Amino acid sequence: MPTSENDSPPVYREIAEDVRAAIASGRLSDGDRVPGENDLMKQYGVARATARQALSVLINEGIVVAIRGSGVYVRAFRPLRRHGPRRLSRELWGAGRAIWQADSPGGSFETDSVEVAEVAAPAYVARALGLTDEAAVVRRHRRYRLEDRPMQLATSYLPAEFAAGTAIARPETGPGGIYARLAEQGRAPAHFTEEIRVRMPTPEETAALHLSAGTPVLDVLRTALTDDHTAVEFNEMTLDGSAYVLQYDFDA
Amino acid sequence: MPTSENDSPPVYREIAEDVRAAIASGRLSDGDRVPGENDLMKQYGVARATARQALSVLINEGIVVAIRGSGVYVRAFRPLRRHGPRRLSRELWGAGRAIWQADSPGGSFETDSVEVAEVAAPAYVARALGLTDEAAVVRRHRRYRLEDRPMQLATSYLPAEFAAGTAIARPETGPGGIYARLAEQGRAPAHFTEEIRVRMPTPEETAALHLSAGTPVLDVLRTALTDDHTAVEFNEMTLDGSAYVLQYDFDA
DNA sequence: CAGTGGTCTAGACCACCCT
DNA sequence: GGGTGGTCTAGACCACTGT
Repeated sequence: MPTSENDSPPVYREIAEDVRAAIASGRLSDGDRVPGENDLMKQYGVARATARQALSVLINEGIVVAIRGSGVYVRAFRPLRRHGPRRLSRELWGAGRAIWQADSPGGSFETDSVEVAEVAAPAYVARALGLTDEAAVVRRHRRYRLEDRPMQLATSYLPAEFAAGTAIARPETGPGGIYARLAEQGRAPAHFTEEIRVRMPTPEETAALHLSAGTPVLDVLRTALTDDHTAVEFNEMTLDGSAYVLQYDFDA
Repeated sequence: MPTSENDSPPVYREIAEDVRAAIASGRLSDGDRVPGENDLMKQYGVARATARQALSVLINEGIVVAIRGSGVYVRAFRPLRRHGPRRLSRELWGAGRAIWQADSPGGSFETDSVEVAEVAAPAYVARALGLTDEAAVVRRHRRYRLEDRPMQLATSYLPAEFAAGTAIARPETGPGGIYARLAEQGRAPAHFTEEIRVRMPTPEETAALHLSAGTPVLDVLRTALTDDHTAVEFNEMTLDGSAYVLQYDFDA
């Protein structure tokens, strides 16, 4: 007997679907309150746990947020735009071709909880930088905030060979940041490669980025190379997935 | 009184943390069975619902999968690599600099459930293509599979003005696909822009891509432009976040 | 202080996998 | 058939948000 499709979905899914439809249709929109546990219990005649389960589906989908003592609300998506290469951007913006509405950074990024240390390179970092395993590297960790909202975590690694003892190994790197310091050494980054993946955050990341449930993060791993393709920096970034749209422009 | 930090986390979080630590430490690795509901109830002396809640945390983090009637297992991450521009790739691969281990497509992609139709352009599509609202476009929807595993959904839009009545508007577009057909018309794509965001999937996407809980998706919105920056195609892709690593190479 | 969501217990029945 | 996860009920106490 073939798997029959006529068995109805569980109640909690149907409830979730009703609420989801109300949001998709625009009957409920950004910031609106959605029916809470007690509402759903009455409306559908179900137990508390079932109403909760329906809401937890929507929370884990990231389309609503629960606020203790207050209610459950429709969540908005208002990301920042992060550009890879900017070459074509202006032409495209001129034509109004950006798809997702995105805020432009009103204020500027603030840097937070900077930690600098000289450490032995983990295997994947050594590989990215073309170093031998456990080679000494300068590690710079920091958090970026925009108007008090944490947006991303970043950890840079640079070979200690040329980074140790320079401004690169100090919390304050001076005007232009580490790329300016690299340029002064004749190691200006000329080529970049970025690898991107998505995943759900760890509890530590959830805390550090103030993520609500159902928010994935983007891992962006960037390797910066000089003109002659020597790797000079490896940067491991973790971005709040609800806060960013990434844009890349390139030629065929 | 300031918010005190000394209140212990709920039991279910501590249980989840224990299991997570076992996975992170390597005591449990890809595909291993993790303690199930009954195990956790006994080990921690908690009720069924509490053990379930602990497991649901890990499931929604995407680090384990539950299989009905069998158990709960550690999940692996073995993605494919999707390249944007390929220019630098060879140099970097040569240096062994790829970070995430990724399979290369053993077989080739198969295309699935192709749907072609001529429709009125939604507002965001019209904007991307530089058309007036509701202008006629050819819409091509399909699913890509790799050895029976669905990997991504894609919907392309091309102005009906030059796409209608051509091979582009047929399910089978012939060798080289729609880009080859565009080139034959003197509209070869020369520039691309891609916007990437990340989110949790809709239930429809979960079904179409066979996603397990805790798997985010990547939305990739690509606009293809000719030499003179006329938009000729807008492609909306939804990728299984557990199946892909994206790579972009570019110059400063 | 009433209402909200967060945690937890102690049951129950079911569908499914595996042996 | 025994064990597994999936759904659901009917309670309880708590912490927090609002007025």
